[in-house]
Amino acid sequence: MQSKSTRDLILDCAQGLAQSLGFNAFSYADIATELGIRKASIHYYFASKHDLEAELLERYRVGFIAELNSIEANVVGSSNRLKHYTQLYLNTLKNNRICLCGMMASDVGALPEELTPSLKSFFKEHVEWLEKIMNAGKVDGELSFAGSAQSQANVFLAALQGGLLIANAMGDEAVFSKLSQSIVAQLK
Amino acid sequence: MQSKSTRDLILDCAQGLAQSLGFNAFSYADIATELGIRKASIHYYFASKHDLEAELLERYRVGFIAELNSIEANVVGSSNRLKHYTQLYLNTLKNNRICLCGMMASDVGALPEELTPSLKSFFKEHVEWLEKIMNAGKVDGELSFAGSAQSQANVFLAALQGGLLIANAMGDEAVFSKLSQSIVAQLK
DNA sequence: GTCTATACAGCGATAGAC
DNA sequence: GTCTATCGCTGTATAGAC
Repeated sequence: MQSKSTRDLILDCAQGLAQSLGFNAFSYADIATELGIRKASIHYYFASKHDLEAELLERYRVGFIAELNSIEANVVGSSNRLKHYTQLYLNTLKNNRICLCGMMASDVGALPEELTPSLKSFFKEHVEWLEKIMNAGKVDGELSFAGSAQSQANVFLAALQGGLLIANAMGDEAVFSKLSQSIVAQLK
Repeated sequence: MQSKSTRDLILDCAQGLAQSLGFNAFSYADIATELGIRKASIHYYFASKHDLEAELLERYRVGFIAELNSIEANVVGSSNRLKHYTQLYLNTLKNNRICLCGMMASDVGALPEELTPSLKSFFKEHVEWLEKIMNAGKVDGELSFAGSAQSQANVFLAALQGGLLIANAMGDEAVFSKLSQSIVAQLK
């Protein structure tokens, strides 16, 4: 397997920093140090930090859609699919990171305006995907809940994003595990 | 009524900036400009930014406890108390702000370590308060839910924090209103 | 208690050699 | 494509006049 391009290494590194520190709390110098390159080399690939942020967001959003498709392709049952969805969040928490888009949402007031459409799309896509799963589960009787699938999807997403935030702050992975078990269990 | 001290004006201004931009995205210069004073005057009250942040967090945490006590003193019924709790969040959203501690939680990786105990306390206190309300509601039959009051309290808090984050990013207050109605309704 | 002035480090960004 | 060198700006923080 071919080793990663400098460009991808920069993106991976920047994403990690953004998810653990926030968008305004890491610098080109941090990336350069971690990768053992110079700041100017980063500017060669990403002229401005806005460019880097934009690509980071878009890559994350598209990558997540691929994960959602993968769950639908490989996991059977609405409840199992929801569990796998929560697992994606748990994996980021294990690296002491929160969702990149949760982080961007918290920084939205200090974010370049060009990024907000993509950020909104992220949340919209996730709610729609969750809504689809919820509806299917309700139809085949595997899931049961009051209210609309849409409102359930919104609550589900919000609880996971908030849970990730809080569990990370508490430094307690179990907080998130228990929470995600609870919200899935309540839908049965 | 006596007008506010410079110190309080600084705290109010800094809190607003912190809640809308994040802790690492506002400066002494921003505060100075907004208040029409000089940066050095802020340093007179808060020698370092860490000092300012620490006091901001503690003031917010203690102030919120007062709000919780006020709800218990003035609002009758578990369901109504929970609704009032969600209303506190909605009020911050109306100013395009999120919870100060939600913001700090997102920035926890870039936060001075001395602040994390107080931040953890905030979430712990809120879960405990919510748990108390949930339990009382279950006992008197006003609320009904599966699982423990503690896990319900955790889900409730996470959903509100996450909902606040997402609604603010979406620029759509209704997202939060609907969400908070859903989670309260599900407990009946 | 508030100001002017300034120090110093770090930031994003660019020019140009190799 | 990566480097060295450097610019201009902004950040936090301090010294000292008033």
